[in-house]
Parts: sequence; C-alpha cells; structure tokens
Amino acid sequence: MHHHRMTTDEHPPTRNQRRRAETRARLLAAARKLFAAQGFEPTTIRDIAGDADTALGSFYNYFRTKDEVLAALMEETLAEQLTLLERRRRHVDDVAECVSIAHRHLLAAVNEDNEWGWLLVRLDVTHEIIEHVFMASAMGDLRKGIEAGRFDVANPDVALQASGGALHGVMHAALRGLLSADYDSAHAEGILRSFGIAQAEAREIARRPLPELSSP
Amino acid sequence: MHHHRMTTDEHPPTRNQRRRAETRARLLAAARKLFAAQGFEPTTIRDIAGDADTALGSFYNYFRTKDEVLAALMEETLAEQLTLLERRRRHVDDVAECVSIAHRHLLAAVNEDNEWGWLLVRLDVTHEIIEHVFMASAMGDLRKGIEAGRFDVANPDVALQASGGALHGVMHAALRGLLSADYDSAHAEGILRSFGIAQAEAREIARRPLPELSSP
DNA sequence: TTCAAATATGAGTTTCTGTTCAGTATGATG
DNA sequence: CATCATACTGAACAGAAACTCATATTTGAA
Repeated sequence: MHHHRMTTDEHPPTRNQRRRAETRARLLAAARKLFAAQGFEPTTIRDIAGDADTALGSFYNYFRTKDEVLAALMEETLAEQLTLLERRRRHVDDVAECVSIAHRHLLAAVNEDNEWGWLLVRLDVTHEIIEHVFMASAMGDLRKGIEAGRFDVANPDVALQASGGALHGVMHAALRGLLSADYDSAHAEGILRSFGIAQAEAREIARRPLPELSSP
Repeated sequence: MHHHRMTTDEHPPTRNQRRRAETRARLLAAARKLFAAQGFEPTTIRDIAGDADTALGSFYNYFRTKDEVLAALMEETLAEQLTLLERRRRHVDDVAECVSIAHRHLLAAVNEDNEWGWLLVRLDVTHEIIEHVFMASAMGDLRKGIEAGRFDVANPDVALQASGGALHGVMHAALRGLLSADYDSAHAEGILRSFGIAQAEAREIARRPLPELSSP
C-alpha cells in the first residue's frame, strides 16, 4: 500500500514531491523534538501535528500510528550515526581503540545533539532496532578482540550487556548534566578495563584524541 | 486524611482490619504482576481492580492514583531488598567483596523473583526511589573503596553511573533468559575490574561463594 | 484556462480511562 | 436483635486521545 516513488527516477523532484517530503520531514522533526522532551507515551498525535504546523489529518497521510513515526525516526538517525562511527574508525587497527572510539563517539553525538540523546535514552534501549543495530556491531568488536587475544572476559554475553547498559547509564547521567568534562574517556577506560585491558594501557587508549571523521 | 490505625494497638486485628489488609494486599499483588508484565503506563486501574478480583471503586479506598500504588510497591520491596542485602554483607570487611556481593545479591533476587525483576527493570531505573535508595548506597561503597586505596577510578561519578547501568543491562538480559549460569560472577568481575581491581584478584573475589543471610 | 489527481484540513465520531457516588453488603457493638 | 460503621459495588459521567472523512486547497499537465 506504500507509495515508494523510486528515487532512481530521472526527473528532478516535482513540486508536489517536494511538498510531500517537506511535510513528512516537519512531522518527523516535531515527533523527534516532542519524544525527546516529554517522552513517547505522553506525546499525542495532535501534539506532533500541531508542532509540525500541520493539520491532524495530515499526520495520517504519512504514518499509520505513533509507533510508525518512532520506527522511522530510529531507522533514520541510527543509520546515520552508524555510518559516522564507521568513518571515524576506518583507519584504526586495534580493537581496543575501536571499542573506545565507539563509546566515545556515541557519547559525543549525544552531547552535541541532546535531542537525539534524550530520544535514545528515553526510548528504552530495548527497542528492537537499537538492539539489533548497536548490539550486533558491539558484539562483533567484542568477538574480534577475544579472538585476537586482546580482550579477556569471563562471559562475552555478560560483557556485551553490561557495556551496553553502562553506556546507557552514562549517557543518561551526561544528559542530566551530572558529569564533569572528561566523562567520555573515563567511561571508555572503565569499559576497556572490564574487557580485560590492563589499567595503564586502558587509561592511555581511552585518552587518545578521538580521530576526525574520514572522508565519506 | 489517612487512616493509619496505629500498629501499637493492643487488640488483635479485628476481622474488618484483616479484610481491609487483604484487599489492599490483593491490589498490590495485582499491580505488581501487571506492571511487571506489561509495564506501568499500559496498565489501567480497571486492570488492577479486575485482577485483584475487586470492584473498580474499591481501588480508590486504598490509593488515590496509579502512581501511589507504584510508590507503595517500591517502598515495600526496595526496603526489603536493602535489609536482605545488609544481612548478607554484615560480616564482610573488604569493600571490593561488598560491591561484588551487592551486585550478585540483586541479580540473585531478580532471578528468584522474576516478577520483582521485571518491575525493577521496566520501571525505568531513573525512578526517584530507586535512584535515591540504591545509588546512594552504591556511592557510599565506591567512596569507601577509593579512600581505602582499594579502588582506582578516573571519575567516581562516571564509575557509579556506569556500574548502575551495567547492572541494569545484565538484569534485563538475565530476565530475558539470554545469559548462561555464571552470569552473576561474570558481571561482578567486570565491575570490580572497572573499579581498578587487578584481573586475577577480581576474578577470585567475584567467585567467592555468596555469604548466607546472617540472622536479622 | 481547465480539470483531475494529490495533498491538506479540522470538526465529528468512537473508544478508552480516570473518577465519583448513591446504594448494597458485611462486620462491630451494646 | 437493632443500630451504626466500615468496606464493597458498578453504573454513570467527564475528559482526552485516536482515528475518519467530507470538504477545501494546491499542483501538474492538457
């Protein structure tokens, strides 16, 4: 039932297509803002439409339900963040540093865009999409590190869940302004240590400057 | 406006008092079950009354609002768990072992009573009561360990939030049946390591048998 | 300019949930 | 047993939110 005009169309976007895209974008932006500010449940579809400066009925031209907006939002923003992360880690070899960068990158992203941060934190990390996208990537790193003999953990599954939870907790605290400047490195250091990197080295790795984004 | 018949009354509880207490207990049990199963918001007062096999109106004889039930539930169960924890740690001197015991005790509690576990996990660890009760206790341990030169962390606030988040993540995973047998020790080991305990020692401490509850 | 298709509008409808309350049943008391 | 107090009941009301749809507006092409 979806429309899906293929993006491979030759013709430049007609005005109607632009209009449609803009309205959709306004709705998404409004939803993102409101979800982040007040949480998912308390936000009504009226709120979203109102904040997007569009009529209530228009909402239903684009999304069937509130959950659908949420899914769309998540898909968009998560994919974006993951490619950014990849660009940052492209030239890094050491798995330990990769893990450190991943955690610090996400903390930085949350810090630069509080709205996105609150969205991520309030929307229950359990949310399938986050689970699949992030955790899969994190588990990949962890396995690689173990196979390379770089990490040493008692139970990889536990290590994965614990590190995810720790990241979530630190994000949340950072958003509430509870943490002082160096928190990203401090957190990364803790993660590396719990993965079995010796203390001095963990500290050193976690404090290396965060690589710039490499060209797309 | 509350009734608060003093418990110091000499007379044994009259039948009416028992009836009252039982209804209240049924409501609390129902709320606990439903909150754990479907979460707080989706649960309606009707649901609770229905599950407690009591009329809708009766709910309001005991609680003004849904939040009030939640508060009552939390107060009850958290206080109970904290005293249990104290009884377990009473004769332990080493701060590191105290921390290990705290984490493992809570994981054990969640494992023994899934309903309580889901309640704790679904109800957003941010919830003030949990925050104040648990985090305060955890921060106490952490400080003590640092002052004793036993722990070495880059940033205590970060360490606190990270460890709380990690515990939350592991609890959640355990409840979903994602973890295999030794997960409590594995988690405790990770926490100790991140607090700066050397690997071998962390492993040893985390694997010590959990002390029995000392007499009340 | 004209008209059909696409998009936007918002008042009206339905559904659901919280809350009240007048009436009923049960227990306590003398 | 008679009387009062306490606890229970569920129909009825109110408010809020989701969702529909007939109507109006804008767009694109003949």
